[in-house]
Amino acid sequence: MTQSNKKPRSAYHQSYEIIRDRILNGDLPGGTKIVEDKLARDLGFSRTPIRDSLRKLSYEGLIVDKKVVQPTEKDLRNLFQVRILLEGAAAKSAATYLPAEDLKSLANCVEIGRDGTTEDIMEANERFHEIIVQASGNSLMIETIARMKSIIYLFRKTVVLHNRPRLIDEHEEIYEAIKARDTEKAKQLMEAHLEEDLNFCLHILRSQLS
Amino acid sequence: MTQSNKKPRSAYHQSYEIIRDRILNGDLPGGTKIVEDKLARDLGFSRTPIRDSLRKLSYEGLIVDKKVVQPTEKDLRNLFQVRILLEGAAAKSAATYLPAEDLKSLANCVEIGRDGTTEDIMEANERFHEIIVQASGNSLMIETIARMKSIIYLFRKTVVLHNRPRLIDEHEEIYEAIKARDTEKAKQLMEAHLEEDLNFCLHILRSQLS
DNA sequence: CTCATAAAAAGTGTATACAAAATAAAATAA
DNA sequence: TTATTTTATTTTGTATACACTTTTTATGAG
Repeated sequence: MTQSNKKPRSAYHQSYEIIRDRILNGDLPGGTKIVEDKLARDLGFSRTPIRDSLRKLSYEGLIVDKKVVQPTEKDLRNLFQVRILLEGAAAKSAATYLPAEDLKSLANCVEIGRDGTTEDIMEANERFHEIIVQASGNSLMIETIARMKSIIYLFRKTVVLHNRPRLIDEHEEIYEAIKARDTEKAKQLMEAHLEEDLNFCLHILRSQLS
Repeated sequence: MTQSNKKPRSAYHQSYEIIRDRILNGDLPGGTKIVEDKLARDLGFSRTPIRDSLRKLSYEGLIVDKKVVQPTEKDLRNLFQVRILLEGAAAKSAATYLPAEDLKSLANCVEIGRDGTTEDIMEANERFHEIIVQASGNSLMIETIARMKSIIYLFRKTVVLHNRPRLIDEHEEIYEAIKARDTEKAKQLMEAHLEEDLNFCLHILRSQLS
């Protein structure tokens, strides 16, 4: 999630990334009250760029009512319903046509999924979905999913850290369907894959709440 | 689109609505360069709330690169692809269960569509879709579509002003399917309905560009 | 003690100032 | 002229101040 920044970026971009990462890695746990002034002094910026960051984080759903979000089971279901619709369609597009280079990248993601470190696996899995979403060629769809990225990350972490079985197998099956240009199968496999992710997350979530 | 405000709202809300409406009614035509200071002096606010408004408008896609958006044919297709996926699913949900009250509202929208003024028709058609989207019970989906609302409005205007044939008939068919609890039919009709909207918009758009 | 009210503190919205960055205009060389 | 560099102008990003709102804490009545 953390991206390497070449140039020194604006206070807004910096603070956005810092706050986002603090939320994502649990440094700012769900429910934490967010106050502009406190963050500003903490990060050494003025309130102005902090405010901008918080607004963006609110759009992404990471901050709700000036508190760090605590996704509920319902939120999880909602997220996956939308993902299934959009990424299912994206998988279909990808199967219609995907440049050889991207196809190779997909294969590479599967490979890393089999023998990479935990961190590499997480990154590869994210990239796997990213490539397929991009293949939709629909900038609105791409942006809509990008907006959900942070929340997805929260759950992807769960899935990988708890080592969901068959995750990489499913990626491979999707890859094969795309490679074989079987649009309907690619779509169905992607939908089933996300459904499995959802069920796994629900399972973990429930066992954590008990 | 314009909503009646009971209380005097914040400068941010006011300016957001003013600027948005200026874009939507063509007062600020596509391609217009947006300058914070100019708008601030124009509306009598400081730059701060104006900046907030512009950021929100950018999120909604009404402002791109500090210029008023000029949706392309590709944008139109992208928008409708996403709408078809999301609103198709919403229609299915609505057919699964819709409170009697909402069902009645849908019928009322159809009725207004048949014998209302142009403005009433536009509002009723918007409400028709709104009710169905709400019926999805998925707040993320609701919000995602809300975010596209302004751009949708731009096109809905086209559809109604140019009096697309069968528009209200299609609404009625969707309403009947929902009433009959035929989930698959409701979904298919909604998809077909939006497809028709898209084709009509494309037609108008092309004839305008020539 | 519980509820209501008042006082205090904290937090946010907005205006404004200024420096840095981006853009436009002007001057100069080819 | 066209291309290129310099200078001027505009525009944006950020910091800061202050008034207004909301929240918290304290105070008093029942």
